[in-house]
Amino acid sequence: MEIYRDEKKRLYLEQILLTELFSFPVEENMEIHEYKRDDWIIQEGKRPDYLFYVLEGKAKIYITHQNGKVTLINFINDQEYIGEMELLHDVYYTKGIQASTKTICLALPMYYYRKRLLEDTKFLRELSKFLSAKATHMAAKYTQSLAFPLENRLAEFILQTSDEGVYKEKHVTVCDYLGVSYRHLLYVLNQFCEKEYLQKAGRNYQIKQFDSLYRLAKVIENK
Amino acid sequence: MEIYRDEKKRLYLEQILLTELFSFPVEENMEIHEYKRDDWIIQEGKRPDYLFYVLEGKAKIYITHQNGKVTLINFINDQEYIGEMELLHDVYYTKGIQASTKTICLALPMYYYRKRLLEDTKFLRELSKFLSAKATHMAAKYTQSLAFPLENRLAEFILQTSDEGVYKEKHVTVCDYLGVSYRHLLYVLNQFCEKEYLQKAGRNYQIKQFDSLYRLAKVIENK
DNA sequence: CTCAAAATAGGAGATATCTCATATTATTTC
DNA sequence: GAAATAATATGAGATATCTCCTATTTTGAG
Repeated sequence: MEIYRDEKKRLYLEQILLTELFSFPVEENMEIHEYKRDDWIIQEGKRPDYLFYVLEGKAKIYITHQNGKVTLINFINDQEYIGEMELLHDVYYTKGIQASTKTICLALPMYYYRKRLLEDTKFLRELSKFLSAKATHMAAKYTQSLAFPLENRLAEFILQTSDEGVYKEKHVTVCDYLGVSYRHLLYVLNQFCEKEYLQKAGRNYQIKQFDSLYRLAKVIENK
Repeated sequence: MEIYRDEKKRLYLEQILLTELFSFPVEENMEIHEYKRDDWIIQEGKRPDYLFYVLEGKAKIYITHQNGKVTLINFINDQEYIGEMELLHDVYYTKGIQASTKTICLALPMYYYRKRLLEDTKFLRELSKFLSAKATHMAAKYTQSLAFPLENRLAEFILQTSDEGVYKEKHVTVCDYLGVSYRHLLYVLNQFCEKEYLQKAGRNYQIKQFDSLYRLAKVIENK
């Protein structure tokens, strides 16, 4: 992890419209942190000292259960907050947050800014929107996981993450994200290949029948 | 559904500390709605005209999937909001909300109060806390449903909802809530009876081995 | 370059959960 | 209070998903 200082900080900050996020000046005690791929931004179970706002990059939220299973709860993208749960609640089980690409964040020390943040309308309004979207998204994932087998959820995931007709996610990550065993994921991917929805190309999968996948994915949406 | 008027409204309002919720006066255009058990407070797919705040009672959030499966996403209790998603987002798939007991709500017409609500620090701070708790709760339910079989989740549910050692929830509701089939719920309840964790008493179940259930429930918590 | 670790791959058998069908018993409604 | 509706109950067979095992290939660290 690197903290931007002096000139580097100043240069970077010039690109950011802080006034869109906060209605009070934050420059002074605010830091800019850069995390490398696979760095832990927050460790599971350890309260963070900062409220983060992701400027660039992508991260993953993980939780470890007592039976050893690990679930990738969700991805975090730019323009999202990290540590907001701890800002709002004194008691909270902190999830682990890991950078999945190079990730650059604003980092506001909580001890210093907490009070002012909780009185800042602009910040609170943005946070509310973010949190409501997060709650909605989790509710959707929850009900979908109960109502549909992997076949449908995987089809949707493939369409969402494929790039120019090629699906190339790591199986291990996908298992954690969709909450199924590695073995089962392979079964269903093989089914897709047998039905010629996909075709294996080395480690990757080429989408052959977009519409078949789309049909499977479509039934899980609520619109 | 009944709307409290005049004297009834005034009398009821006397008990409420509106200043804890909003920092601007809301009495004027605010209504008080009373819903009977099983009334729909919001119909699935139809945008509500009000932001509600539950004063008394309990309600259920439902979603219907395209394959016909219905999930009871969550319960709503007093001091919680209804319709806040629609307040914050112009595009949102509205879930159905049904009163499960007599439920009394503050009802603020959105068209009238929206703007002021979104500028009210006190309201936004409360809403943020509510939403963050909601997001956390949904995330927990999601990961638990992926990581543990019904046995564990049901044990927790029984302990949470039983009253003086007696479990008496409707099977149908529990199926929707825990996202399993009726048939499977009965299987697992029967297992609990065979292992003598529970004993059937008419329609209800008497808890016989609190500690066995507790052991099953405990492993799903993250603390 | 080499070795360890991570990722991919698939077999075999178990089990968690589902669907469908059918009865019986409460509860509600007119 | 009879008929319709909702809730409870259980069997039988299917399937979605898991665990455990083993082997090969790729990647990363030194």
